Amino acid sequence: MVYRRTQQVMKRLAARRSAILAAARDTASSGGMAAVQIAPVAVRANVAAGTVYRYFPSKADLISELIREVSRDEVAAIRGAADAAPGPSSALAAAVATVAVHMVSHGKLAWGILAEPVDVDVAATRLTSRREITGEIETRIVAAVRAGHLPAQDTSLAATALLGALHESLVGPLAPDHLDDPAKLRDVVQAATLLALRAVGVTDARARGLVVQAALPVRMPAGQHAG
Amino acid sequence: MVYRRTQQVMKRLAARRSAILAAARDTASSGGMAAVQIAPVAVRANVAAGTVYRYFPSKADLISELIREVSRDEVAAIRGAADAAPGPSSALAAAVATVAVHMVSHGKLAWGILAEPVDVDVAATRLTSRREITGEIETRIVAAVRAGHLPAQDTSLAATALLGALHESLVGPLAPDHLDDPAKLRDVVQAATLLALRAVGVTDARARGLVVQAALPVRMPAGQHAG
DNA sequence: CAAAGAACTGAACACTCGTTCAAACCGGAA
DNA sequence: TTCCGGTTTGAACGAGTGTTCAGTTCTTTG
Repeated sequence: MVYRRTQQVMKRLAARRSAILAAARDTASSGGMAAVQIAPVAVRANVAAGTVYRYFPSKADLISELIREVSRDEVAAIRGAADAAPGPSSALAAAVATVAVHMVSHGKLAWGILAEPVDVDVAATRLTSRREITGEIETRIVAAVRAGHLPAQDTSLAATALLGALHESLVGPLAPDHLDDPAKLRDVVQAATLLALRAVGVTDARARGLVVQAALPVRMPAGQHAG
Repeated sequence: MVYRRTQQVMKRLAARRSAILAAARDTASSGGMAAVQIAPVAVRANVAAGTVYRYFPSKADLISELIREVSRDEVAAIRGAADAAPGPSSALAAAVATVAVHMVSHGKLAWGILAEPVDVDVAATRLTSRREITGEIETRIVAAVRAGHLPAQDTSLAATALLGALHESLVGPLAPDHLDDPAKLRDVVQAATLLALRAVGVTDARARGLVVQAALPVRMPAGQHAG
């Protein structure tokens, strides 16, 4: 044997893998999942189409990994926001506001990860990701119910519905689209969050307070995309 | 001129056109929009693939018409239910419950009409249909707000969010799937409707009453599919 | 019944991707 | 420098599907 992967080569391989994933992510961000085709992604990653297949066995695997990656970031963000909140209700508000902010700032990507139809092979991965995200929300709803801040309810259905409400109103085809203006953006996020909190039984006055608390400290996107 | 379409022929042509649309609808009902392909639809309509093109200029046109048709039925159902209600709040509850019932009973079709990605040429039609449906809901929200039953709010965003919440919790991939049991089905519809009403600011106690009122008189699917 | 034109058929075409693979290329070892 | 095998390339392949069209069948009229 006359050949061994040197440190430098391994580094280059890892970088290339990341580049492909990043290219896929960028593509999904701007054009949705349907735009994530091997050829464009390869071009974006400065690689030939065939090369993609040395890093991912199939397109389905590439997309599955992309979904896992984005979903992992999302869950971490929700946890971070919720765990920093002072009480169960604030935690729920923070969780919901976090999801809302991420959705408006990552529009197409959020839609692609959560809802846009994909190959059956990816459906399972996507389902897992969805469950993880709604699970985070459900956890906070359950805590708030336990604390007596919310009425007893089907928390699983509630968490799912919340995600749907945010999704539809913020990144769906009927979502307001002139969100360049940060003020407008914040208004929309707050309105959606308020609506979502009321849905699970937070009373109106209380909800307004929670929303303001939760939405204010949130920083815009920025990070989320390193590697 | 030696040939004229006789009455009988025109009838047959119209019937064939309906048959193709119905086949498309059935296909979408069982397999989603993605399953609506020319060849299978043609087979289902007892027609050759080429014949479809004598009735619809392209697949996009066929699907656009299908969406318009379903959407028209849906809007009519919402109007019927809402207009029969005694007051603004009941009307809103009836509208929401109607959408909920139709969604659970027409799962894949609802999803396909509302959300499943389609050709860009169809996107415009779909957008119109969505606007019509959310418009119906928004109208009832506005009425309830005017009547002082709901707090002032962004009614457009609210209507969109409601549709999203129902959609996600009732026909989305995380929706409960063992809805063969009518009792279970009614529970889910009621829970989702309750959630949606609370979201726009109906107070919990009042919402429960409205939901019961609205959900009970609703008859299952049955019709909806004639021609 | 014959002629003419409309409607229908279904195989062939065109186009879009995901995937493959033989040839070219490159980095490491001697 | 030379050899070797891992890596990359990109053209070619193949599967899936919307669309077309020459040939066939059906309907009407005289």
